[in-house]
Amino acid sequence: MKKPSVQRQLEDFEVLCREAGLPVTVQRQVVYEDLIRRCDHPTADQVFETVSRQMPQISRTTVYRVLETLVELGVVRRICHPGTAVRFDGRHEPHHHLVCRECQKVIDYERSALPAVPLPKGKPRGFVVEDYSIQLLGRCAECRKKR
Amino acid sequence: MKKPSVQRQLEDFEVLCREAGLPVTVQRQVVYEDLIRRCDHPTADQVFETVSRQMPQISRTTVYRVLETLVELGVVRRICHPGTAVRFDGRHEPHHHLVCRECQKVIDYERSALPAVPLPKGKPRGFVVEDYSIQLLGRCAECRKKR
DNA sequence: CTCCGTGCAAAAGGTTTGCACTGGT
DNA sequence: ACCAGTGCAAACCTTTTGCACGGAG
Repeated sequence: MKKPSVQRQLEDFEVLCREAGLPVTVQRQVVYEDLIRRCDHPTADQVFETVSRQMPQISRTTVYRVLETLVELGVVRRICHPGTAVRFDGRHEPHHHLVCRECQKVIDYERSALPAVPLPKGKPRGFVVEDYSIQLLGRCAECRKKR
Repeated sequence: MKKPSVQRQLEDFEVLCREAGLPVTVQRQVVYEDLIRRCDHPTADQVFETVSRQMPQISRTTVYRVLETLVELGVVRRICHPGTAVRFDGRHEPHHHLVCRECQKVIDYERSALPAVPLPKGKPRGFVVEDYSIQLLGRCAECRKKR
């Protein structure tokens, strides 16, 4: 359950890129590092904002493209969020999400805190199911206070 | 488990609106009916497209606004979808989703097909959890054929 | 009769694309 | 040296907003 160090993750990432035949660019490293360091679920624009502090010449377009690459590599998840902008999650090990119905906030929830769900065996509707993630819908402390 | 008829759902909807003090407009009825009739998970624009066939003068803006109202009323769900546009689901009873990792298609999956997950008792991270929904991640038949 | 909902047009927000240049291998 | 990745600007798609009009209660 212990989290690999950022250093370690960056090294693994480099290896992964090489295996996939992808050039290891500074931009990819910087975006990936930002994403694994933060524990919120940022939009591409939020990543751009923090990353461009370290690297002012990076373009928004590149951040979008790098995020897409990271998702394809499987080191980052595109997460489902009720809001209008797509969000990304630097944790690639599966985990669940607490979603507030009012403010739409999303917080990670340890997978180990819920019993495992057995994956469907056959191919329901032609789908081969490989993994799952639970959304727990409710209300967060702040929103409950407001009423 | 049997599904109420469209007629019945429309009547219930009318009652619900009146109880909530909301005028029952043709637009609201038409959008709602479209959503409960279709079994995909359309974007606002897709709803607009079909609805504007029956009602050519309806505006895209109205469709967006009506969908929002329906979500607030609780008769429609805003669903989480990895794509860029928000999607809506005319089924309000909880159910799970099969999500294709490649084409991002979303298909309903009966809740009864998986064992129930016990909701967390306390208030994890301040959240009061009221419900849950499982995303089953995998690959659909078409995408598997392609490789 | 009074408002709230609607339609239109325009703005805002988020994402993608075309093209020339730069940097990793 | 080659080619994929990057930066920029513009296009594009989705959603929101301001305002005047019209229909439901």
